[in-house]
Amino acid sequence: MSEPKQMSAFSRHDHGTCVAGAMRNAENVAAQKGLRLTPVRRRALELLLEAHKALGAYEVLDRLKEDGFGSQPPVAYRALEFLVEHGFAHRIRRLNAFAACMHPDHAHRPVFFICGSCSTVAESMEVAVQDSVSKEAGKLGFVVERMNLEVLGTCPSCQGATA
Amino acid sequence: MSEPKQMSAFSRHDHGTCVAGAMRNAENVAAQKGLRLTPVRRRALELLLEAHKALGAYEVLDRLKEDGFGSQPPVAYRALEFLVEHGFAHRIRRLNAFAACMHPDHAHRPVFFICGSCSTVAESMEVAVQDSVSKEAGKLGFVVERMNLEVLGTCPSCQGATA
DNA sequence: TCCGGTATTGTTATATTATCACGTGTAATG
DNA sequence: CATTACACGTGATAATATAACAATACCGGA
Repeated sequence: MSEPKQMSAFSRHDHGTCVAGAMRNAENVAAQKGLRLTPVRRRALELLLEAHKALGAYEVLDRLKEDGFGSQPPVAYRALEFLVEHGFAHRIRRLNAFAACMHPDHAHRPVFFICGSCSTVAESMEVAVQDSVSKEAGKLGFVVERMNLEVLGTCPSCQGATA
Repeated sequence: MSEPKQMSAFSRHDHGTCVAGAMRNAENVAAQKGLRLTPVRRRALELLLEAHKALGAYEVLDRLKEDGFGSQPPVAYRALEFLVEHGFAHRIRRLNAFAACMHPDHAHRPVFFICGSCSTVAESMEVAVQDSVSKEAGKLGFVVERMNLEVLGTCPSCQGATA
């Protein structure tokens, strides 16, 4: 029953504001980079932000379809790929799912805290793993391109619940 | 053209010995824990060790089939699930694949260095991420169960190659 | 503005990965 | 030996993802 200690997907917050802010942020970033945040892409990002958890490609597809976009898998996959490619979202491999990036304006190595109960994903930029990974990579003669850390466990809300 | 700096999947080594040793090791661990390393499971582990890279479930299945085991996906998935469950192998989410664990006798948080060219996977126990992750989890009120770090890049052999 | 190239979207079809459900056999208990 | 749990095999199907191609929308320069 302890309170979350810092702002995150796990803490209570004004979600409408959170979504709106993230969308504005994304618009700005896209404008700066000369990227086309088209209607499908925009809507896909909104869906991820509104859900505030990881969504499967087919969940996104269903909702896009409801909004009058194409109904075939590539529609969703392409939008999601674009978002991931440009840092607006992340792909959560363990869940075969996608989640909006909470910090699209910062370059970062994402670290995900994934709740096994409710699938909420919190993204952190704070974990300092890059240095130790790079050091180890050096020993192996390995050139690092990307890395991805997924932490599985239970979020504060689900710790109390019976589930 | 630099030489690998330490023993790993990326460095040249006597692979026959490496496989045999790992199998003996697995036998011992299984015996200690009272686990049944049945023929399918044993063979699946051998396949992973021999390949010395991550194999997809269907690759494993094909080879098991050649060896006279069942030919349907659950055969492979069950064997692989067993191996992962008990620490003889790891699942590499990014590749939708499985790789033998190089250190089944040590409890560890695996870190994988995945070559994007040749799919060879090196597993390291040396990277110290656990502390920083735990600290961050504490701030979020998140209870950690497992974690998994996958690093993408290029292995020493593939850095020289044209590919 | 008009043209030509490029990016984006939509669609059909298919590939790849993974699980469910159920029957049969087999091994370890007591 | 009976019982019980586990393991295995099979058929069917679910869930995830990509390939290939046509139609359209955007954007630059002539």
